Amino acid sequence: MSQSLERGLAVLAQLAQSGRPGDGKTLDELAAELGVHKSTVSRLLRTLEAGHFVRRVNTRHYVLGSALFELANQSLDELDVRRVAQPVLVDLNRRTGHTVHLASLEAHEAVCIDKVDGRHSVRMYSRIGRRAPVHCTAVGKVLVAGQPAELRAAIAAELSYSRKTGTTITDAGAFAAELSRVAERGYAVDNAEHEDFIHCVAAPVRRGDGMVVAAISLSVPGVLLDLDGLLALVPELLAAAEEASARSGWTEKKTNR
Amino acid sequence: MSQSLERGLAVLAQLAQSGRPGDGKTLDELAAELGVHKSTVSRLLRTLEAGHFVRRVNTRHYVLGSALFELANQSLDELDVRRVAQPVLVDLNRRTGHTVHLASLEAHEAVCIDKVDGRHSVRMYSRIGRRAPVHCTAVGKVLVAGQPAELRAAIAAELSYSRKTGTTITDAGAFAAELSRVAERGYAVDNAEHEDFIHCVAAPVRRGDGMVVAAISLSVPGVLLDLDGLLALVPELLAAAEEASARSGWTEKKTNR
DNA sequence: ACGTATATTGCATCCTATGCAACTTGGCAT
DNA sequence: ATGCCAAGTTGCATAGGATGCAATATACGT
Repeated sequence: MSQSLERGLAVLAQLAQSGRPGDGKTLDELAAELGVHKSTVSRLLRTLEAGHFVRRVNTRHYVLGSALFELANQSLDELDVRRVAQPVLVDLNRRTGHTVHLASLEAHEAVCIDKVDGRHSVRMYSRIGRRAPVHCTAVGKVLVAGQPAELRAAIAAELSYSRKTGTTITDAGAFAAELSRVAERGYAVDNAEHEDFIHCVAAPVRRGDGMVVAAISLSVPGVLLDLDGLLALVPELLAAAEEASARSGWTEKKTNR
Repeated sequence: MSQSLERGLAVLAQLAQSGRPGDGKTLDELAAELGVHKSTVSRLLRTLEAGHFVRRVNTRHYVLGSALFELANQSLDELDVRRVAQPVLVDLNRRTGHTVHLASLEAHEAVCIDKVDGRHSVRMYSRIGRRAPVHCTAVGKVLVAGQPAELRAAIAAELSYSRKTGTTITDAGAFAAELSRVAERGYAVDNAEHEDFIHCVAAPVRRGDGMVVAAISLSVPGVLLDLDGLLALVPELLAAAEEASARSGWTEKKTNR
C-alpha cells in the first residue's frame, strides 16, 4: 500500500467536503483534518496543483481542480450504457416530473452513473458517483437479480444487510426471496428501505446478450406521491428501460429468463 | 514534490485514456506506459482500489472507479454559478438547438464547467473539466476581459499565444485590442480561431459585485450555421447571460464598466 | 491436466517522505 | 507605512517507505 498516494487522495476527499463551496480550505485546516504536518500537506498540494487536481483560489485557500472533473467526465462519457440511456432518462423525467437515476453494479454496490433531478426541489442521498447498498435500494435489487446465479450467491454472501430504516431487509433469506419477486415481475420496489420517506421503483437495462448492465429508477418522496401513485408509473418505467435496452442492442426475443 | 502521488495520479490519467471504453487496461499495459515496474503499479493499484478510485472489471483489467466520479460531481454540484446557470443553459439550448457551454477561469485558462449538447451530433474539443486557451476561445476572451486591469495584464503576459488555426490571435497586442472590442460590445466571438470550422460566441456571467465569474457560449460548426447566422443569436445569448447573472445576484445598475 | 502468461509477495536496498525548526511571505490592525 | 503575527515554504537529518528483482501464486487457454 502506498502511504503518500493514500494521503494525496485523502486531501482530495477533504477538499470535496469543503462545506464552504468555492471557498476551499487552507493548508493548516487540511493538516489538522488529516493529522499530518503542514509541510507534508504543502508538498502534497504542490504535486496535486502541478497536475491540476487542485488549485489555489487565493494565496491561502485550495479547491479541487479541473483535472479531476476532466478524468471523471471523460470516463463517464465513455460508458456506452450511459450515453445511449441519457435521452431515455431525460424523457422519463419530462413525462413524470420525478427524479430519474441510472445505476450500475460495482462489486457488491450500486453506483449512480447518471441522474436527472425532478421538478420539485428534493434532497436525496444519491449523487453521480455515489455508491449505495444493493439490499435496500430498488436499483441494487434489480442489478443483483439480473446477474448469473453464481454471482448473485457470491454477492448475497458478502453483504452485511445493515438496517437503514424500519423497512430495510436485514437477512439473506428475505433478500433472496425479494430477488425472486424482482425477477418474476421485472422491476423492484424500495419502500423507504434505504431512506425514510423516499420510495423508488427500478427496472433493468440489458445489453445485446441479455445481461443486465444498468438499472433505471424513479424516486420520489412520499409527501409528493405515495407508493401506490409511484407504482402506477411502473409501466412508463418499464417502457423506458426497454427503450434503453433496445438502444444497447437487446431485443426481447433473446430473453430466456 | 511527491513522486508516488504523481505516479498514482498518472495511473488515473492512463486509465482515462483507455481507448477501449469499459474494457480498461491490464497491469502490464500500465507498467509499460508509465515506465515503472509492474510490482510498483500493482501496489499503486491496490491503494487506488481500496479508495474506490479504480476497480477491477475482471481479474486482469482495471478501470476508473466511482470515487473519482463522486468527488468530481460533488465539487461541481457545489459551484453556485453552475447550479444557478444550469436551467439557463438548458433553456438556451432548447431555443437555439446548439451546443451551450459554461466556463470559468482557472489561472490563465478557461475550464468548461457545464455543457449541453446541441441537437445535431457534433464532435467538439470541449468536455466538462477540460481546459482551453483564453487567447483563441470566445469564453476565454470574455473571462479575461472581465477581470481587473492588473490581472488582465498578468494573464496576457503569461500566455504563449500558440497558433491553433489560420485565424488564431498570435500576439499580445492583437489580443489586447480584441479584449477592448469584447468589453465594448459585451460579448466575444471565436471565428474558428481555436478549432477549424467551429464558431462560438460568448457572454459574461456576473456575480453580485459585478465580477465576471463565468462565461456562457454558443458553439456551432460552420456547416450547420455560418458566422452571420450565429451572430444573429447574440441577443438570445446576452439575455441568457443576464438571466444567469441575475440569478447570481447581479443587478444591472451596479455595472460601472 | 498442463504449460504459459500474468499478478502478487518477500526481501534487501536505496531514496523519498517526513517532521522540525528556521525562514519567508502575506494579511491585518494601527 | 509599519509592525506584528499567522500562515506557508524550505533546508536538513533521519526514519521508514517505495522500489525492483526474483520467487511464488494464480488464472487462462488448449
